[in-house]
Amino acid sequence: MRSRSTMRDVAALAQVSLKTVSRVVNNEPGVSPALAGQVRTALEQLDYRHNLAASNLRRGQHTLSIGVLLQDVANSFSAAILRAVEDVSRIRGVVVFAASLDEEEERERQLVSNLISRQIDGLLLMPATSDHSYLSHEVRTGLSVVVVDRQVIGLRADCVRVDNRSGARVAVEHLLSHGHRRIAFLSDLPSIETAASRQAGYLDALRSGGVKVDPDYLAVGLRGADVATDAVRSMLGLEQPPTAVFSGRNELTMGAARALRQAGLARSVALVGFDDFTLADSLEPAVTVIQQDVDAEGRLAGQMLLERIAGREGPPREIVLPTTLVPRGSGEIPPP
Amino acid sequence: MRSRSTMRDVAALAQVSLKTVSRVVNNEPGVSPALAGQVRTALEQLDYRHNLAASNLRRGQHTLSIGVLLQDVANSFSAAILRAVEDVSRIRGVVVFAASLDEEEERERQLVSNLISRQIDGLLLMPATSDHSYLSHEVRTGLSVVVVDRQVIGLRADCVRVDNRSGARVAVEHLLSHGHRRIAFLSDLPSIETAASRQAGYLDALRSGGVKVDPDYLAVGLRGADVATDAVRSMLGLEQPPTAVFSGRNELTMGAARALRQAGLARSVALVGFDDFTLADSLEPAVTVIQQDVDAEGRLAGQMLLERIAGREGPPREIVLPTTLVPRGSGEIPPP
DNA sequence: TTGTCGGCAGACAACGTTGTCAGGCGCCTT
DNA sequence: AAGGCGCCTGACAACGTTGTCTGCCGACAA
Repeated sequence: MRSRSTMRDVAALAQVSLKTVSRVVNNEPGVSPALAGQVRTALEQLDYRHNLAASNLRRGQHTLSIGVLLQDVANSFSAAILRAVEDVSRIRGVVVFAASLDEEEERERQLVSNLISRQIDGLLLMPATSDHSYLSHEVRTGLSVVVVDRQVIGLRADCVRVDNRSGARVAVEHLLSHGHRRIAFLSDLPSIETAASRQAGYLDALRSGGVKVDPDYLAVGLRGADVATDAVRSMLGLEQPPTAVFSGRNELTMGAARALRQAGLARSVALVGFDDFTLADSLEPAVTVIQQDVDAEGRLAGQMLLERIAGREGPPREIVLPTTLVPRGSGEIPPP
Repeated sequence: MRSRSTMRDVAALAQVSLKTVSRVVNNEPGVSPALAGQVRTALEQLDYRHNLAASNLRRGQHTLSIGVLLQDVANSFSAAILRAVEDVSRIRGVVVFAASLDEEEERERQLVSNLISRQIDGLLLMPATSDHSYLSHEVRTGLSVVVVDRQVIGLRADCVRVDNRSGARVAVEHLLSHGHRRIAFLSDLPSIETAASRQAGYLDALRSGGVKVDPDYLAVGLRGADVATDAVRSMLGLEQPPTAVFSGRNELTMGAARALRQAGLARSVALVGFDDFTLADSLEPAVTVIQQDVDAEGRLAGQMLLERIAGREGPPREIVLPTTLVPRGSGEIPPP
């Protein structure tokens, strides 16, 4: 296994100085065409590959790399964000370190630290932590940070997210307006800001609708579709089962839909989910959801990050995108 | 904005030599506890962050980073691979550059070149190119490469994939055995090895089943669900419409299912898809698919890559995973 | 002819880190 | 007391690159 050739090797072959090779590689002016040709031949002969690590070390400028830390790159929501960020980054030649946090605070800290060591220019974060002040030193020393999907806490950083609370309220009001009073709520870990806000929206709507909150209808801390299925199944066994379900995240909605179908109640118990998901419109009945423009969210977040890296100054910006209720059938089922 | 402090700064504050700081940071032996404590205090005071770029430059060892180039990180198949690779990588502290190729050869070449410049240790590739010999120089100079999902061509590299041809044959034979003779085939770009192999399997099955191939039932070059929907819709308008559809990729299957549903034929035209997808079991009727163990594929590929990076020698290994036909209803519909 | 100027090329140091080696100090042995 | 050994510590060079500066050469003007 040969080792990669360096500018020094190229210089030796082309019989020029190392610096001249550097000039040719970087398309700097001040090299006569003849010499440049000589150098280029040598570069090709030796299959020269530029070493960006060394270059960046010397230049001390941007590395054209960012970190994108998401909840789970295999989840369609995170994946869509990643893809959107990748697309805006590619245009400027920026590459992306991607990683999943699985809501583990410690993993977030370790990954951030690791990526900082690798001199990333920016960080796009869907945080697992609920306090982001640990990043303030990094921001002070030049790291650009944009938080996506969740609120920033304890840090002056840009943020792109949706109004989860009002989105959830709209969903539950939709069910109330169809006559439901026994509305279940499925939620992820309450430590997740998004989940907590959606729960707050659920409570808001019940309260202003004059409906008492029944803890039997509240299932929180659900971490996946299967658990959501179980939760709904057991609620359906209650003496007074819920007549409608509001589910706080796409995976939970799929789990809830399965539970209803298996119980033969898909057409009699209403269902509204937060987050759209593939094939939501193809189920029977099609699933009513609170939709957010994930692609726009990712693109905006990516753009804001790149702008910050490019040097934009100014106070942190918070972009709160709207959500849309998409009625498809499941959410318009009346109570019995 | 202050600049990050270096070992030199720490050394100055702790009144020791730079090298002693290096020893403490790297947990090397040979520093008295007293001095080490002094240094650690200084490290904390200055919020020292290790510079891996400089470290790697000097050490000339592994950078503990790999590139993962997939078709589209937002596609559930690619995303699942990415996630599996991430999981095996994280264990060894390896970080992942992720990117989407969208079947564009030029993008693959550029990304590879960019990542090589960043000194990645390995490359996990779902190639857009059909000739991978351009990588042989990189392999010779120390890059480990594993190709996933598709065959390797012109390069001595490891590979993890499924037997697409036989999987497709099984799917079509399944339809034949239920009595179908007019079986449509939906496929992606024929330049994609996977798509071509599946088409070959389709043709194999028809031939050995004694069924003549009808070009009207062949729709190739379909790049997304919508196009697949259109293709199926127009086939259903034929004088002799197909009685069954075999779809060559998950997105196309979703598109086909939609077309059948919209035409009111979901229960009368059979459908089998290659690749499983979320909610395939929740549609009406549930969709019969050729399933592959994507998670295993990603994990294996990642492990092989990390082993190569760790120095495993020997000839390239090719792992061909089996596929499974999962009958769910849509594929068992008989012809009229 | 001399002085100057522009274009080109190379020597050198530096980015932040680590491997190598040499030196100093205290302690033990003879 | 002299020698030797082990433990710490630091000076130095090097990884591959690039910014700065100096110097050379030929051409042109005075």
